[in-house]
Amino acid sequence: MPRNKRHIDRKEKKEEILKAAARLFREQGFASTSMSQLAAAAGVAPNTVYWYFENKDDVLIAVLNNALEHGMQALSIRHAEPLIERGKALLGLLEDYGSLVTTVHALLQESDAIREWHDRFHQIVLSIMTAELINHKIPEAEARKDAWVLMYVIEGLWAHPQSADERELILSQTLYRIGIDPSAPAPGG
Amino acid sequence: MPRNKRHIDRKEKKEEILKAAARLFREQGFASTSMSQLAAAAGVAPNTVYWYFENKDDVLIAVLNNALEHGMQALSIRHAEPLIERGKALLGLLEDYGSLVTTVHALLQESDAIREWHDRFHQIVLSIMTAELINHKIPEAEARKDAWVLMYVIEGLWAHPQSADERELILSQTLYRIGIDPSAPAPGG
DNA sequence: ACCTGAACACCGTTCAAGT
DNA sequence: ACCTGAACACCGTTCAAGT
Repeated sequence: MPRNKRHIDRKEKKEEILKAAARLFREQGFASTSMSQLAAAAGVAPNTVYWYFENKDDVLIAVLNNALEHGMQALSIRHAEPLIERGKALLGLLEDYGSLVTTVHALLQESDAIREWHDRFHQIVLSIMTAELINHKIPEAEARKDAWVLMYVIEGLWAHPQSADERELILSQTLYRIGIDPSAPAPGG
Repeated sequence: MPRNKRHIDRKEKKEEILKAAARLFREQGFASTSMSQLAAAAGVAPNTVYWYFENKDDVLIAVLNNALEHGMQALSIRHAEPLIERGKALLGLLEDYGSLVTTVHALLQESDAIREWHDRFHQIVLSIMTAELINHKIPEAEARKDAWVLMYVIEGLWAHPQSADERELILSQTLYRIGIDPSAPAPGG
C-alpha cells in the first residue's frame, strides 16, 4: 500500500513540509535550500511539494506567517513587562528567523506575493508599536512617527548579527531618545 | 584582427564590465542579472568575465565600492548644509542602489567577501555619523549610540520604497528625538 | 486526489583549447 | 595574457503518466 495515501490528510502533510522548510530556511537560508532538499527532508519527491504549494516563494510566505503568529502570541503573553524586556524578548524570537528578513527584502522587487506579505507585516508591527507608545503617554501624532523609527531600529538589529549587550544598548538608547524609560513597567496595564 | 586584444588595456575593459554591471544590477537587481547577460552587455563571452573578476560576488563588491566612493564624495561637497538636507541628499543617492542593500544582507551568511565589505561599510558610516553628531554638540558617549540608531533608520528608509514626504518625516523625527534641530545649519563649519 | 520520473530551460562556474 | 565554446553540476518548475 502506498505510504502517504489516505494515511495522512492534506493538512497534516502540508504541516510536515512546512516544518521541514522552517528548519532548513533558518539553518541554511532560503536561497541555499533547494526544493529537492526540502522535498527529501519531508520524505517526498521534489515535485510533490508543488501539489501543496504554488512555488518556492509560497512556501516561504507560509513559514513567515507561522513565525509571525507564533511571535505575536509570545509577545502578548509578556504584555505587563517593561518595554525593554519585551523588546529584548522580541529580538530573541526574531533571531531564529534572522536570515529571513533580508530574504524577504531581497525578493521584494521580484515577487508580488512577497511584497503583499511584507506590507501587511509592516502595518501590523507599526500599529502594535504605535499603540504601545501611546500607552506610554506619547501623543498620537508623535507616536506614529516614533513607531517608524523604532521599527527600523528593530529591523536593523534583527538583520545584523550583534552581541546581546550591543543590541540592548542601541534598543534602550532608542527608547530613551523617544522619551521612554526603558525599564519602567508597562503603564495602564 | 581580434577585437579586444591590446586595443583596450585591462583596466579599461574591467571598467567597461563594471559599468554594465552597475546598470544591470540597479535596473533588474543582482539575482535577476545573469553572468551571461552581463557578459553580453559588455560585449564578451560569458566566461570572459571570470578573467577580470573572481566570481559574481566579486563583481558586486566592485560595483558597491564604486558607489560608496561616489556617494562619500557627493556628501562631502555638501558639508555646510543643514543635516536634514544632507540626509535627504544621501537617501537620494542611495535610492539608485536601493536593491543592493538587501542584496548585500541576503548574501551576508554565504559570502565571506560580502561580509567583509558590509562590516567595513558600517564602520565608515558609523564613524562619519558619530563625528557629525559630535559636531552638533552631542556628547561623544551618546553620539556613538545615536549613530547606530540613525544608521538603522537610514538603512530602513533606504531598503523600503516610500514617498519623499514620508521619508523626510521619519528622518527629521529621528534627528529631533536625538536632540538636533534638523533644519539648523551645520555648526563649526 | 495524490504522487512520481523524466524532462525543460535556466544558472554560475570550470576547463581545455585557441591566439 | 587574453578570450572562447563546450561542458559540468546544479536550480525551480512543468508535464505526462501512474495509482
